[in-house]
Amino acid sequence: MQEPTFLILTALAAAPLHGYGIVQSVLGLSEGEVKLRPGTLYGALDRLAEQGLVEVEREEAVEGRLRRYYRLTDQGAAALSTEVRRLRRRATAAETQLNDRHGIVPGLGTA
Amino acid sequence: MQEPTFLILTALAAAPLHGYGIVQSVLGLSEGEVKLRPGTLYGALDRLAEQGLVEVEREEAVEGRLRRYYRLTDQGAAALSTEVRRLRRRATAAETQLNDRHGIVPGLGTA
DNA sequence: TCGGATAGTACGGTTGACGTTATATGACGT
DNA sequence: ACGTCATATAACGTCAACCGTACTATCCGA
Repeated sequence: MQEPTFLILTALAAAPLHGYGIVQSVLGLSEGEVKLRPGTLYGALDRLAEQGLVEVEREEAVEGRLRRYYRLTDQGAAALSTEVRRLRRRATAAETQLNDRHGIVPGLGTA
Repeated sequence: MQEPTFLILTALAAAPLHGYGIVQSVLGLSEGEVKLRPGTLYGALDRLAEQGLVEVEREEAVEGRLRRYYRLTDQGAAALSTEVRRLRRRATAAETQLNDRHGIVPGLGTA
């Protein structure tokens, strides 16, 4: 799972949002680092809906504009939790390896 | 940065390794989850070398077979550290959002 | 009136991972 | 002798996902 997808699921975890709301939420969650483009957002949303990780909660027409609200499914929440654990394991593994950097020089022992 | 790339950098963080050694290391680091295919591995290695995140340490000929050892550069170590911090922030953000799930029902207050 | 925020659709391009095949040698089993 | 597995790298083609941009449309503020 890539970052944009992960952040979209994260945004929907707390409450259902419509497309533009997701963009705002992700912007906040990523501390301004990730501003979703329409192509990324709606492409991911279609994909995630097909996979059953999100679903359309309702459609609203506000001032002639359509608002489609998406909700995280239980399956989506489970997938997100799994991904969180994976990220944590990866981060820990990398840190351990980095701590070995410039580590034990072979042949010099403790003399 | 995607998972295979991240794991390759992680594998090289502790010590230089050649291609096949990276495959074994990543297999261990990912608890058997990620088995790198040649296409993924050498493609990533070429890309990372171009970006200056890894470099060829030395080439060895063992029994007629070439062994090319790759080393993580300082720039590569920095990139990996940055990515570790990012993963940790993403994991924390997602967990916070998940904790709000089935959260406060609007309109019911504390009555 | 022009720009920016809101809201979604459509389309083409690029990147990076994926899968498979090819090449080559040594070890091991049958 | 032959097949298979492990080691080791190269070289394809394919696909998923993200990216950028343009388009449509409405409302608001400068």
